[in-house]
Amino acid sequence: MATIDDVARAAGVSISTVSYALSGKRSIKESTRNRVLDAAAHLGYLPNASARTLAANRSQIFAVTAPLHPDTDHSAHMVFAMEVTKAARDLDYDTLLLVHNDALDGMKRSAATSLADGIIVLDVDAHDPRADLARQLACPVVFIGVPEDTTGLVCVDLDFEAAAALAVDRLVAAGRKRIGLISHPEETLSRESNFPLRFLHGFERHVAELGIEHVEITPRTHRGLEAVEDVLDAMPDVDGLVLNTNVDVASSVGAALALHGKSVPTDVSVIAAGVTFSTARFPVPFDTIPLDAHASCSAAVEMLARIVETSASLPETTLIPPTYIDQGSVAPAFGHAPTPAR
Amino acid sequence: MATIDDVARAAGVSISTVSYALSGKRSIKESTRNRVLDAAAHLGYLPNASARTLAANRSQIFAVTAPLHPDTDHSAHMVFAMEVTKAARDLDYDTLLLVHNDALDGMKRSAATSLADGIIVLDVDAHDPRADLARQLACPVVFIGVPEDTTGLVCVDLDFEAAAALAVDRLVAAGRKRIGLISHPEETLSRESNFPLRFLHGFERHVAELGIEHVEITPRTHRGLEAVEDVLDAMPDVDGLVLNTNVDVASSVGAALALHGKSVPTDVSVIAAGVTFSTARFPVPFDTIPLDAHASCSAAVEMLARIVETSASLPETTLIPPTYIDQGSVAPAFGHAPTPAR
DNA sequence: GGCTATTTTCGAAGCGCTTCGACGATGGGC
DNA sequence: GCCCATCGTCGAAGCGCTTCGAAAATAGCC
Repeated sequence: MATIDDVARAAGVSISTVSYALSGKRSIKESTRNRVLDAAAHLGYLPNASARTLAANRSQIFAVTAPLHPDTDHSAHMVFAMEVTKAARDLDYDTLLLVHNDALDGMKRSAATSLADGIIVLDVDAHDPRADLARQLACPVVFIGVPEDTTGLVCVDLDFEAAAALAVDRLVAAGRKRIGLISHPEETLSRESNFPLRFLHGFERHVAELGIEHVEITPRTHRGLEAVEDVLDAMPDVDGLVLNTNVDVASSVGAALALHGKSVPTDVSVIAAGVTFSTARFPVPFDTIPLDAHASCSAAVEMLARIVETSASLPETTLIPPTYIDQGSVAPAFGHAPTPAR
Repeated sequence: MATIDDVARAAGVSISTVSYALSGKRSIKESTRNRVLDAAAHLGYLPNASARTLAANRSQIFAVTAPLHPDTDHSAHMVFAMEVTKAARDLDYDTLLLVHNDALDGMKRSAATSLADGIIVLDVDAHDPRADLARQLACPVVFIGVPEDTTGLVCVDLDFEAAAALAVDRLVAAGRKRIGLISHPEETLSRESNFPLRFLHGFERHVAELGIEHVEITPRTHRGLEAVEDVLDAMPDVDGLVLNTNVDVASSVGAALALHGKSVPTDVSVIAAGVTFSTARFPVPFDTIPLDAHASCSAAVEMLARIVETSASLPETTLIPPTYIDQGSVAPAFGHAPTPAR
């Protein structure tokens, strides 16, 4: 591999001139800079990563910890890892993958050896041990997800409470008056994943504010059928349904409703909210308020880069406002003149 | 962070002694080595990654290129990426994620900058551009998957031909005489993913050798229903079915057979072969000859480490022998005394 | 033309580690 | 008691880059 010496020799300048010409950190006369650039291009020169890192004390690498729980949706995980990687590349960082059984060790190691300039934490639990570790580490850390105690942390996530409120608003705007919420199965909640609770709170608060009749159920199985039946048992004339649940449950809700003689969107209008998957290929696609991996990941990566590069101190929690994707699963209730949605 | 100097001072030795005590590359008197180890432990010393890399000319990092095609199974991908990462950690390597739109550039960059010691290539097409690139790169590359031209490459994969033969053997051993194969949808084949073809060849060769009546179909949709109907159209009295297809098709094959009055395993015995997904949670679980991510990834990573560390030159292609997982979807045909399976 | 202000380039230190050659100390053989 | 081999340790070079301070070159001004 060509080194900076080769380039310097080829361009007839000193190595510091090459370095400055390439980094732009000091002004170099146009003509010499061009000579340097040409020489570098000719030789296919790329600076040695470790030498650069050692000298500049910056590796241009972010580590990503992506734990795999038994109930983890691998597919969603991959999407997040990929989005982080893409966003990082856009800012000239590479991405190191840290696996679960190694998550804490990996974080310590990549910080202590200066392997990574910063760490992105995925799939955050309410009482995530990585939160405590992050507080001790000298290395900047950004969480995609929000643990219970955010003191001293930097977190990015969808505003789940606002997403829940938006879902309710949309249904109410369509004249829906009896709204069911299908939440995540017990096993996800019990792992103390945080966002289902935040969604639930947002939902409860908002239906209370609006005085809307409602019911919340936690699926006993990974199928939509039982979940829908639980909703119908509790509220036979339900006319609006919010799904903040996993793909297995959500994908079979449409069929379950049909089985009970409820048509979507006429009898029951449905919105999937705070979910990572697309419902576009479901038998019945639903309006969706997505947990947008791209939005969360690029925001998180940009914040991390800012912290690394400017030593900025950022607000503890950044909530990304929800967006709405219309797929035709919400329609005005019979005899209802639609009011403008917020 | 503590440096090697700090450790040397604390232990009252020179830094070279520290280095040798920690690496074991030269013998150091037991007592001094212990002093060094204690000092290092006390200070929480871990060698700076870039300094070590620069001096030793080895980064202890493998890059992984994981392209995402439209028809990519994200979930399978994540599993492979994770398995590579785990296997790499076991050999003291970290894993860098290279995303698709950056795959070739990323490979060049990580090689040219000495960012990575080696590269693992996932999801290989028959005419994968990364194959040509790998031949030019000075950096060792191992493919998980087999392109058409393997000249000068190192590839690891399931032995798909043997997997197909094994599936046929098992069905034949159960007395099945009319065997259908449901392959991958056209869009996967047309991307020139290689393994469906290798599986197909293995299947064709083996049924020909055994003189077994057979039919092969390519699903027109991503549902099992049409695929099963195509099989039944071509071979109404099919009694054995091999699935080398995607999870969407495979998961609905059980229901499709039931719909046509065929019971599994009695009327039709079914084997899923060369697939990454588990059929355990299908409505009807199938016997499986898995494309075992763990086996492929650890083999590939071990080979890559061997090449990096010993400059060994390895055989072009290593095929992993298929294994069989019994889930009860194969049973002796009516009136057939089972013969021992191979 | 001579002086200072500015631009442009260079030299060298140093980032933290590995590794080679060599030196001092110890021990065995005569 | 002396020489040589062996063991244990050290010093220093060097990996390829960034960056600071300063020197050299140029420009601007009276």
